[in-house]
Amino acid sequence: MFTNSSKYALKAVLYLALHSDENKKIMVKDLCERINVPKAYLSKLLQDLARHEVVSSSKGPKGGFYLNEQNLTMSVLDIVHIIDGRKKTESCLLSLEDCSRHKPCPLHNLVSSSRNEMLNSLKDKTVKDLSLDLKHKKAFLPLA
Amino acid sequence: MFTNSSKYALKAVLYLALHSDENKKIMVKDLCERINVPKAYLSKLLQDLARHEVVSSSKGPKGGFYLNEQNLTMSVLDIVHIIDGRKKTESCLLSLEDCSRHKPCPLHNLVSSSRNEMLNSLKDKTVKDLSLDLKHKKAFLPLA
DNA sequence: GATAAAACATGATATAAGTCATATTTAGGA
DNA sequence: TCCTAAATATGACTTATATCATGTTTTATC
Repeated sequence: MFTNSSKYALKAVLYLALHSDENKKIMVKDLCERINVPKAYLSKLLQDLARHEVVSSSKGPKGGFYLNEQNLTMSVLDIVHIIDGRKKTESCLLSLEDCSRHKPCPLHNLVSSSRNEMLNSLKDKTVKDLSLDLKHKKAFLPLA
Repeated sequence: MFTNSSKYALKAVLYLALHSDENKKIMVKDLCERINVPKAYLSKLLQDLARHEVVSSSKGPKGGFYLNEQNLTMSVLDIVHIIDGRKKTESCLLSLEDCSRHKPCPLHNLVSSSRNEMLNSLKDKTVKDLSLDLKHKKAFLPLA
């Protein structure tokens, strides 16, 4: 469904949503252990996310990554799009150029409603929403 | 969503469903042009599909690939599982080992209903069903 | 049987995804 | 102002996916 990169990114963002803020920054070094993702790889992802304002960062001693209020408004789908690109979620299941509502491929009708429903859920759910679910124990994050 | 390999396989099977039978076999050489897939790559996929009884084949002159009645009963999901493996469709969105109904990850509740609906559609739809949709012009197959 | 036409099997290459390593820049604190 | 701790930038390496090429086996036809 998603690539490893997206999954790592989501895990990282969720961890930051729960455990960081402007006054409590988290270093890659620590984060990578908590969420079980290779350090150097996570660095790259976080930099990518920082460039796209999904996470905030500051350099130097006492530096690290954290989420501010604006960061919390990003949706799950935003993050996936940044890391994986839009193609996977936007193109037809068979990647047929000419597939559309008017001239649907055989899989189109079959899955379009459930698929759209799923993508809309991901588009509407913000990082903040997810972190509230976690705080209220409506969801869990076993980070292995 | 699916890999190229799966998409190619589905396109090939659908083409065979529409244009082949025991008395009208189709050679890779021809098939690859019709569905716009590299020949050598398609060969490999077809052999894999033949081994798993998704398609039928016969060697030698007048040989080629075709679908018999049994082949037509395969589901879309069967084919995807054969080519891509089961992991993609069966594991949690974040690939968390311990994610389950009882201890759902934050994305689990969010998408599980629509995701299951989608996967069930793919599981229940056979190649024969799809080919009937095409024959009745309920769907189209622009093979580019 | 000999020939040729097809699938089958295997392996080599290319490209993309994932991982690792190292040097550079920035900023806090002595 | 200098040192050190952090992110940042860049590039090399590895593994998996996708693609290509070549030889082997089977079988219909003459």
